[in-house]
Amino acid sequence: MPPSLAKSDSAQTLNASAFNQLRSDIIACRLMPNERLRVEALRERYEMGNSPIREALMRLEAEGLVELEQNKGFKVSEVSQEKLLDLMQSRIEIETIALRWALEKGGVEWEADLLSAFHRLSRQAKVDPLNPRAISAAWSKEHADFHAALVSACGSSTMMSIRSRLFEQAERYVALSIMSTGPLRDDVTEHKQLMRAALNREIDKTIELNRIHITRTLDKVSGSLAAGKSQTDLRIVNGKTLK
Amino acid sequence: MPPSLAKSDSAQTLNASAFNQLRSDIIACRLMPNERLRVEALRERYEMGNSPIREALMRLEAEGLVELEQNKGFKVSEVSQEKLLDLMQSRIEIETIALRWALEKGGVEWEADLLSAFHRLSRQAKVDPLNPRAISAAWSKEHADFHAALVSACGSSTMMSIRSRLFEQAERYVALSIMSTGPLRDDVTEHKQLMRAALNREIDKTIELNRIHITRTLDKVSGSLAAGKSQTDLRIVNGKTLK
DNA sequence: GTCAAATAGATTTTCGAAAATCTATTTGAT
DNA sequence: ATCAAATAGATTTTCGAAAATCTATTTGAC
Repeated sequence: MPPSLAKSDSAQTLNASAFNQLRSDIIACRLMPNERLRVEALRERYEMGNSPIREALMRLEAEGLVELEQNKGFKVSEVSQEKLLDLMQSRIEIETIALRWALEKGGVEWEADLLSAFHRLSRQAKVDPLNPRAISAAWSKEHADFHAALVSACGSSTMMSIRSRLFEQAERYVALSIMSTGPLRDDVTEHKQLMRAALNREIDKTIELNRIHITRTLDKVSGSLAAGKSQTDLRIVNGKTLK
Repeated sequence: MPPSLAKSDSAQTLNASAFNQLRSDIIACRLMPNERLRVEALRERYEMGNSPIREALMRLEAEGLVELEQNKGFKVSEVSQEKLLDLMQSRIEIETIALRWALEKGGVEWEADLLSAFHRLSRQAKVDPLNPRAISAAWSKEHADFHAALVSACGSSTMMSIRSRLFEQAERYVALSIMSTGPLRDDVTEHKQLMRAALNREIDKTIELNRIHITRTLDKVSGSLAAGKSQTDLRIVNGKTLK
């Protein structure tokens, strides 16, 4: 085998492919909140049969990105001010714990990973050059990686998987917000402060900065969610009327 | 329709049925940790076709009770000392937050529900009369309900669902422990103290009692897990060799 | 006209078999 | 005897269609 291709086997199961695409489409709000997910439509969209799609939807249902009503099918999970607030408050608590553990346990390896993640994030453009009303996929990845790196030394796979699930949920709200207002916030400085405090093992400061970071996102997203609601009513999007 | 039957419609989807049975069988360790879950075998066990079973397994995989390896099928999630410790430490942190919120927000309704849940728990026999090496299903339900009632006023569906997912995971370890030692612990008093402190809004005391409650379970379960491991090697159970 | 029952179309759910993949064993060259 | 390629059986994954369920509309009795 050519060494350049190495392990890029792409031998992904159709089910895994459906799962990844669906998750990505939902988080980026290419599939809008509350939008019905008809198996037939998804079959065409992703070019595969029934089974892998239904199986992927079931996994996403367990993760909370999709809702299932017996014999009535699937839809993208609803969003609301109340859910957003609950989500962000929970995120703060979870990340607070994970951060405390990580700052206590993190070694040189962790420090290096964090620096590396920050560097990659800071060099990545946030805006998608093609579509200014969306965040660049590359930036999203680096951003997620950075926040994962912050807590990666916490030593608890349980807390880490909970954290990343809540982070994903939040990303969906951010995407929604971007769609209505465009990406304004430049948060390189914010992330840098967060990293500095973490590397200095200033536990309380790091936790507080993280709380502020999340709260600021909450405020911004919450505002545009409220505005968007009254303007266009979220149930009408992409020219289609949903449920 | 006969009024006595009323809404007991039992019109459950096969998929939901598979999900409930599988989850219950896994938590009670009727399907042992690490045991391979062949679709063919489960099809006979639950008397249904491929699809509902695979869909249920996918949901359980997202919940962490089942593990999936691409093109190699499903198995019941592994257990280990490390995972147990991580799980219980995380549980303590999550429940601490949920308890704090619940004690701050809980009203009369919550107090009444908690009292009611405790009463039902205290009147339910823990041991299954038929099989003394297993906990009675009825007791398990009341026990789960009691702990859910404690935090039910926390106001965060996110934290509540995280909490109950971790609780379920822990139940599996408890079941494993019971199988090797038999149910000894009488924890009515423990639960009563917990409830009293909660109703008195003694936040710190409640949190501390809860920590002790979980830690005690951890110690017991951890001990018998270590013992069982050296005695019988967990991979051989029910006369079948797994893996 | 009003309301419940009947009907038709759309959608979800389930099945059984075909296709793809994996695992263990055998084969055959060195 | 050793090792890689070939083979066969078991298992997972996927498909396409049948069955069950839901939704909206029509029908018909009062």
